[in-house]
Amino acid sequence: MFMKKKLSTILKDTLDLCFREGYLKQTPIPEFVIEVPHNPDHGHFATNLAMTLAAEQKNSPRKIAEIIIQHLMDHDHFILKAEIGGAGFINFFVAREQWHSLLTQVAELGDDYGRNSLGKGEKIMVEFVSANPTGPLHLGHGRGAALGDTLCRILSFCGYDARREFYINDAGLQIKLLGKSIYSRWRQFSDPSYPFPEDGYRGDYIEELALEIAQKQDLENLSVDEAIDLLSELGKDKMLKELKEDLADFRVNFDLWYKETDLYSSGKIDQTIKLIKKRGLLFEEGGALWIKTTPFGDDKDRVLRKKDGEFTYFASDISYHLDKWERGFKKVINIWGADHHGYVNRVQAALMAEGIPQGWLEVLLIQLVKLWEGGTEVKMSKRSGRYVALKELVDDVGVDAVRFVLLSKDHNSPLDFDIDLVKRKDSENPVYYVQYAHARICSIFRKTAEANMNLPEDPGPCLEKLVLDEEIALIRKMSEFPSLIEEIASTSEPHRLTYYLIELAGSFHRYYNKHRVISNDRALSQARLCLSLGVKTLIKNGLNLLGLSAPEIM
RNA sequence: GCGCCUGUAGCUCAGCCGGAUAGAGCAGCGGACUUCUAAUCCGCAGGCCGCAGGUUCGAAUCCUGCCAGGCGCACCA
Repeated sequence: MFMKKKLSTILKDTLDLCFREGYLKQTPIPEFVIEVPHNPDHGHFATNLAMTLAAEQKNSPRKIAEIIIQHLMDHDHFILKAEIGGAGFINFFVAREQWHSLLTQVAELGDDYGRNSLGKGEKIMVEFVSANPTGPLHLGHGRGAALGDTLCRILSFCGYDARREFYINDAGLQIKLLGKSIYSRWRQFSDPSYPFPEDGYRGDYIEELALEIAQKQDLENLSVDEAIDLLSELGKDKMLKELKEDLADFRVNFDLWYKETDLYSSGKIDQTIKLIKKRGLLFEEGGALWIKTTPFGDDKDRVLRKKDGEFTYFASDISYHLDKWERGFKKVINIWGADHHGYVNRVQAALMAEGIPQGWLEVLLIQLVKLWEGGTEVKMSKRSGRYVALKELVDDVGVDAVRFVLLSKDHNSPLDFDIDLVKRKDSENPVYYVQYAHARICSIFRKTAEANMNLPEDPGPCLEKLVLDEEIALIRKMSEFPSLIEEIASTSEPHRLTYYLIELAGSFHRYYNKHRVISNDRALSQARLCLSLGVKTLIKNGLNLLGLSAPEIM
């Protein structure tokens, strides 16, 4: 299935033979790569094997390459031609029939092409977004949502039992602040001079919440404290409901919404403290309770319970992660904003203190999204109420466009999101370029009926009509998909899939403009239909993994 | 001061576990619709890969130092 793997096997067999027969000195086999050359003259695949052998062999790379080529162990006639290039690259041209049979595989596997069992059914959790239920989601959350969701889609495709989880910080002071903010707005309806909390949430949604809740609740007869408590609770519930809806509209559905308050009510926090104590890592100082994390790579010890008796977020976070561990996840990925990076080390240190292996928790930090509108930067801040809500943007330009832009950059890179560009000039968004290729192919298939044409029952025989370089190049591109998916799953870099799809779509668009799929030559038409179907399958698979639609008409 | 991330075309970004001539989109200029969808295609132009050293057959990629930008270094959330 993997062309590169096949080639790699041939090369290893060849080296074994050369060592055995004495064509080459018996030396360790170095790490070598098989790559797809940019230049078509350099074949379908190229390897630096001879160059990496040169030092040990004490021979020139080109000479070694020549020996390898002379003794290639290629019983299946996989390789049509092998040449020496540059400083000692070996360039391989794969026999045409091999490409044809790969295309047959794509047709047979369909939506399952590229699926693998890398994960062996292991439970893996991705925790992401986890925004406080005190305000609407903004674009930064959207970036995390798109990344986490796509990662889960890809992990599932790779045989993992991947779960999406949202951790709700519903226990702390910020919920209280939400209640206070709503309360002030409510009071301000009748008394505009009523003071607003200094750090309160200032967005318009607070007034809406106040209005909405006041209609159903009799706030007048409650004390201030009672009213604030009630508003905290109801405000939180409404915000949470909104978060769920907005995320569902963004095609992100969580398997579990985990409440921080549950950690308290179930006694998990107390258990965690006891556990830390049992390990001798608990100590008291200045009236506060501390955990000793410095032996595990943290740069200072941390407070678990403040001297005012309240637990810190750190305490509940440790407890939460221990719970993840107890639930049997083999690996956990957290997606956090880059502004939390100082937190990574201490959580990992705390987990190591509990004997959880290093690397079990992987934290992906997403760099901030900078928003541009009208040529100037829009500063986002929930507290000040100045932000552009994810929902607003999705309603304007659609899920596909927003997700694609957010997914097309490495999460380590800051992202500039130009609203004008994505809003007004739809067609400039590369997502349409990819989707258009899909729609175009669908259009071709709609035409087959009136041309009295159909896909062959057995594509085998007609495929030999596929002889053009562009056709082979398209199939080669398809052959890269399975290994790309594996790499994305192990590196958590889904942005590479967006680039792959742009390239694949581009190759097809160019081919389409140059050659006709449906022609008078029936066998040729059928062969090209098979090719088109393969491209369509891959684009659809790829878009699906990114959580994007694959429209049949555009 | 310490730590993490980033620096590649006018702009936004790929490429970064070392490989052959550094790519794409947008913006600019010039072309292609009587033929399967022009949301497409073709061509032109555009580059001290932040700077300086080092490692080696070979560096945008690895190492060190510097410069610039972002973000962190709480008994805040």
